[in-house]
Formats: sequence, C-alpha cells, structure tokens
Amino acid sequence: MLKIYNTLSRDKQEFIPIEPNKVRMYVCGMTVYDYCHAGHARVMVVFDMVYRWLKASGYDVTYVRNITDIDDKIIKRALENNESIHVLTQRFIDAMHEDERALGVLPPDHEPRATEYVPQMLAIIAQLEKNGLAYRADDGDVNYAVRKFEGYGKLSGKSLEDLRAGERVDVADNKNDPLDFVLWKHAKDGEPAEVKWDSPWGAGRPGWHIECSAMSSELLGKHFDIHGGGADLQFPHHENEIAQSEGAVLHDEKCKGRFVNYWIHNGFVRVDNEKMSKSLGNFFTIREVLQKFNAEVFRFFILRAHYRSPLNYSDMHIDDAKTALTRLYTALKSSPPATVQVDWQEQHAQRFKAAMDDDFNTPEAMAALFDLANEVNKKFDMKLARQLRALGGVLGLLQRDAQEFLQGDMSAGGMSEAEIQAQITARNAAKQAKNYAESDRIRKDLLAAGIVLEDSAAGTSWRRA
RNA sequence: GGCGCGAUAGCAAAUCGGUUAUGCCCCGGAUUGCAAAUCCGGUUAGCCCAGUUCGACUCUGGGUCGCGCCUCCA
Repeated sequence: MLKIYNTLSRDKQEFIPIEPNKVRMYVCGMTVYDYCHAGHARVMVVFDMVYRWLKASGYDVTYVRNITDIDDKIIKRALENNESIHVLTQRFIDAMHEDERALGVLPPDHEPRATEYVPQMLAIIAQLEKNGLAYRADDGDVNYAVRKFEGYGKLSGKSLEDLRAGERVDVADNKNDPLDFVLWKHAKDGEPAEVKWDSPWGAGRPGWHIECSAMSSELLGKHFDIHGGGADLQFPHHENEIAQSEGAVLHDEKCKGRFVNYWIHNGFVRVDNEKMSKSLGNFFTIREVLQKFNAEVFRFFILRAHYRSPLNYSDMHIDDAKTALTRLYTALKSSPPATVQVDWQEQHAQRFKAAMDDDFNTPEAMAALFDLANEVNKKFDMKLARQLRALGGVLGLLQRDAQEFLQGDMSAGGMSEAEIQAQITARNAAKQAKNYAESDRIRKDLLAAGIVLEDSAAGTSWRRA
C-alpha cells in the first residue's frame, strides 16, 4: 500500500486513485529561456522516480509535464538575443531533452506547451468571469478576485489576513485586492506580435498560472490524482492553480469542485546551505555538472536523499556518491546487463518495496540495494546479482554494463584502453619473471594516471579511479 | 512581521519508543608476492532544557540555531 505525503493535508495518506489502477499525474516543468540547472534536475529525476514506481506498482500512469514557453523572462531574453521566441524556446527545449536523456529520465506521456493551449485558457477565464471570480481591471488586465474564492490558502496554509499583513506584498495598481493575480495580460506597446493573442478582453497573453489549469484539465480532466513540482511552487503558483481550476468548476457535479487529490513537492537543491536559484546566481547547469561527473552518478546522488529533504550540492558529496555507486556496479561485474523481472517475494525486494511505498523513501530502498550487493559478493550468487540489477532498474539505475561503467567513466584525457592493456601485459610478464619491483612500478604509474588494477584468478582487470 | 520545515556519528543520510540502518572515511583481521576488490570485525550518533514512560534519538512542552515561502523561481 502506497503512502504519499500530501502537501494539502500535511501528512502521509494512503494513495487511492480516482479510477482503479489508473493514475493521472501532472508536474510543473520548466520555463525554457536558459539551460536547466541542478534544481531542475532534481524535479526531473524525482518525478521520474515517482512515475517509475507507480508503473512498477502496476498502475496505468498518464504523466504530463508541461513546458512554459511564454513568459516575461522569455520575451526579455528573446529581445536581448534579437531572436524569435520560438527559436529561443525550441533551442532550450532541445537542450532540456538532452539533459533529461542523460539523466535517465523517461519522457512524460505528454509535454504540452503553454502556447498551444491558449484557447483552453481563454475558456477557463471566461468561466471564471461567469462565476464572478474574474474581473477586468482598468488597465485591461483580467485578474482573479482571490477574496471571492472560498478556501484560498488551503494548500500553502496561508490566510488572506496573514498574507495581507505581510510586508513584502506590494500594493499593485489596478487590482481590487493586492493579492489578486493576473489571468490575462493586456498587450503592451513594443511587444512582439508573437506574444499577442486575441481574446474577448482584447489582445494579450496569458498570466503564468492559468496555463497549468488549462493543460491539466485538457489532458487529464478536471479532477486528477497527483500534482507535483518544486517546493517553491506551492505558493503562489499551485495555490492559484487551485483557485482557477476549482473556481471554474464550482458547480460541476462530476468532480465536485475538487481539482487534485495529492500534491507532491520536492525539496530544494542547495549550495552552501542556501537554495540554488537563478536569482541568487549560485546555480550549476546540468551540463556543467555532467562535464565533471557521470550522469548516473548524479542521478544516484539525487535519489540518495529523500525527495522532500534539502539536498546539498557539492563536488565532495557527488564524489562520495560515485564511490558508493561504484560499489554496486562492482557487485554486478560478472552479471551482464539484461532485462530481468524483479522477484518481489525475495526479502531485499520486500524491504525495497516497503521503503518505496512509504512516501518514496529512496534512501532506505538504496540501503536494501547495498545489503543485496553484500549478499551478492558473499555468495557469488548470479540470481541475486540479477535481482540487484532489476531493483536498481526500478530507480532508473544500474542498467549499464558494469565494466563499461567502471572503465568508461570520465576518461577525458585519460589513457586509452590499448595503452592500459599494453601496460597490463608488461606487468604480467614482470610478475611471471618475479620482477616485482617492475610490476609494482607499472601498477603505481597506472594508479598515478587514474587506473586501478585488480588481480584475480581470472586475470587482471582495471577501472578508472 | 506571518506561516512552515529541519537539527542523527568525521562526512552524507534513513528507520525506529527497548533489537547492526546504509554509503563514504578511519582502525584491525582474512585474502594477496605486494596491492586493489571482496569478506569479517571495530571506533565515531541523535542541538539544549524540562516532561510523559519501566525505558526516548524516536512522544509532549520550552529554548537555541539553520533553512524555506510570503516577489520571478524546480
């Protein structure tokens, strides 16, 4: 039985899908005006893990992760670069897909782009206006009247009074209430034609929050199971999504005004104990990280912490993760990669499953993997090795050929395989002649070049340190 | 200021009201020509102060410190 920590209720709840055996899940994806950073990597990997676990649990999952391809920052960047919005966003969408593939992230079932769902957004705005929740401001924007929506603040645990008392809320012009947010932004002079759509309220473009309400209901229906994203989206983005989506279906009998059953938020990636973010400038792009570290190591590093905990990014920690993952692959050395089924009756698998069912406790699931590796090493048991590989596969790990992982890593500028083999041959000759001074010298030189030799009954093998 | 989250050994990170978490590091042993890998064993825990309890790292209350949201943010 799967339990999920639901941000809405602030506790772990048994997961019961709306439709038996089916899960409909929506995750807020990226705004594509730049390369993805390590924080984005965490969202991708965490929800990929959730997606995989739901599927492994036998659910028929529909996973939607949107792409925000219209927004202030995109427009600004396109103008700076003197290129079209579409060219800019397409370039970063391609880059994002490259990063994802490297991290072993499965493609979502749908990847809707905001610009393709403007009619659906307009329909929701019209419905909100009809329901008395949206109004047209003097400047031409259409705003959401937050005070008219009962239950505003239920996701973030904020009351309107608290929010209003907050010092940091600007009193914006043209809003009936400072907390009201924009549904439709009127077109301004100087904005490219590419960012203008016709609407009953005049030419303009959508506000940020409305796109997710539109795309989720179009692809998953008005009421679906899981909605996810980074913890920073809890407020105001997800709070506003609820106001929009539930406000638009106030009188809809079918979904009884309920938008999402389970809200899942992942914790931040930190640098020096501070949130990694664009505005702080303390971020590393995924490509920067992957220049230094193997992508699977980075994925392993992300999943080694619980998804809701903060994750401190540092080279030292990723190095630590690399050594740990090397241990698992070492146990798989004599087990060729093959698609094998998990034997869920086996005890490590049971522990793994119990951990994953407990709010996706990947650190505990991994502990089971390490215990399993110990058994494999102890017993030389190929069946257990296959089990280790299969369980790793559930997390999107351990699918490579072990030799390839151990030898192929970070070889930039390293010795070629042929050179290494030649050295090994020379060393073995020296060993035969009992010239240990020479054989040790060769091994020492190789070690200095980052090559570790391992003698065994089967011969000498090597790996990169 | 309002709301929320966290504090576990040298580092990272889980579980749990009483029984070895796990990984990295370190020490000892086995193995090895010597190593590496592996195996066996070991050292290092639970921010502070009270309370509940036969017993608390785990529950409750109060501190302290750190972080996040309240503004674009994954």
